Amino acid sequence: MSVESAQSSTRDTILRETATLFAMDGYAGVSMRDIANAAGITPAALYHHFRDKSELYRATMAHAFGSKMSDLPTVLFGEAPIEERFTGFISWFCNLMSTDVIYARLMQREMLDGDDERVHFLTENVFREPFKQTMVMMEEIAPNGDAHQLSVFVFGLIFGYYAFTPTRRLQPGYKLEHDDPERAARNIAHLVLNGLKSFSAVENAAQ
Amino acid sequence: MSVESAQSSTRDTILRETATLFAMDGYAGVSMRDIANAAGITPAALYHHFRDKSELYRATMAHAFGSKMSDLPTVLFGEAPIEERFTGFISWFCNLMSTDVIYARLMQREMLDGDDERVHFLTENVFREPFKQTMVMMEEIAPNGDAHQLSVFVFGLIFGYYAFTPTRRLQPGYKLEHDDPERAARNIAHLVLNGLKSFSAVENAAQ
DNA sequence: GTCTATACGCGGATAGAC
DNA sequence: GTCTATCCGCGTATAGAC
Repeated sequence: MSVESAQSSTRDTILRETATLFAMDGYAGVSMRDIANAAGITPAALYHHFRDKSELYRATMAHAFGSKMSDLPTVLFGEAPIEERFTGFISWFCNLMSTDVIYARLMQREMLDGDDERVHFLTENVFREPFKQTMVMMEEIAPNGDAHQLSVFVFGLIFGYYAFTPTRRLQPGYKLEHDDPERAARNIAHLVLNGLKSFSAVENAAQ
Repeated sequence: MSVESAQSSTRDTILRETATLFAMDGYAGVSMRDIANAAGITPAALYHHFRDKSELYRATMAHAFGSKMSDLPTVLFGEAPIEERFTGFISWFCNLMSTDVIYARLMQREMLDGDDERVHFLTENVFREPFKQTMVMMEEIAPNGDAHQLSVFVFGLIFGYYAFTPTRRLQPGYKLEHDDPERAARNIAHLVLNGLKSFSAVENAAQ
C-alpha cells in the first residue's frame, strides 16, 4: 500500500535476486557472497539492508509471497455457474504455476524445509484465501463430501502436476502439449468435476 | 541380489544415516562432519568409503531408491477387476508416502534439486514401473483418454497430497482422519475412477 | 549506502600413523 | 578401517573509512 514503486531501490533489487537464488538453490545453497554478486554490491553492503541471512530470507519470502495468490481471478466471485468458476480457478492456478517457476519453487521449498513459523506464514499469505474459496466450491459441487479433503485434492493435483514435471517429461507417452497449462487445467477441471458428482453418496461424507 | 545382509557394515550405517540427514536438510544443508557424527566415526573415515560428498550423495540415493517402488503390490497383476487393482495401487502408494517420510522427502528433493542425471536416475529407478502400470490401468479405465497425462494426474494427486501436508494441517476443516492414508486412498481412487468414466468423450483424447 | 579489510569458525578434503 | 592432525578456501559477519 505504501509508495515504494518510485524506482528500484537497492533493497528491492536484492529481494528480486534472492527470490531467484533461493528458489533455485535453497537457503543453504546460497551464500551471502552469491547474493552480493547477483545484486552487484559487496557482501558487507547486504548487512546495511538486512540484519543477517535469515532475516534476508524471511524478507524474500514476504516479498515473493506478497500478493499473487490473493489476486484471485474475478470469475470466482461472479455469477457464473459453478463449472465455469471452478474451471477458471484451475486455469488461473495452472497458469500461475507454469509461468512463475520461481514462485512455484519457493512454495515447494517452504513446504519441504519450512519450520512451523515459515509454514504458517506460507499458509496464511499464500494458501488461505484460495483454499477457502475452493472449499466453498467443493461444498457446492459435492454438498455431502469432505470439503477440506476435496480442496486438498485440488491443490495437491495442481501442485503435484508441476512438482512432478521434471519426471513426467521422461515418462513414456510424454508430448509437448502436456506442458500447455490451459490443456492441463481443462483436463484437471474435467476430472474433478466429473469425479465429484458422485461424491455425495460416499460413505465417509460430511465429517 | 548379493549377500550383504549379513551384518550392518559401516558403509550401510553411513547410508542409512545420510538418507535421513539429506532428506531432512538437503545436500547443501548437511556437512561431512554432520554425517560422520551421525555415523559414529570421524570425517576422515568417510573418505575411505566414498570418494567425496557428491559420490556419497549418489550412493545414498541409489541405496534409498533401491527396490521399494518396484515392489508393486501383487493385486496389480492379479485377475481382480480394474477398480480393485487401481484402488489397491493407490492405497499402496499412499501408505508408502505416509509411512516412509524419508523416502517421500528424498523424492521431493530430487525433483526440486536434481540435475538431468539425477532426475533421470529417479525416474528410471523409482517411477518407471509404477508409471507404466498406471498407464495400463488408465487405458483400461478411459480407453480414449490421454493415458500419460491421466497417469501424471494420479501421481501428482498422491504426491501433491503429501507434499501439501504441512500446509493442509493448518487449513480450515482439518481433522485427524485426513492423515489416515487408507481414507485418503479410498477417496482419491473414488475421485479418479468416477472422474475418468466420462473421459472417453473429451475432445483432446487419444493424442 | 557502499566500500576495503579482516575476523574466525566451518566447509570439504588429504597425509600418514596405528 | 579408523584415527589425529592439518590444509585452505569459503562461510557469515563486523569495523571503520569514504
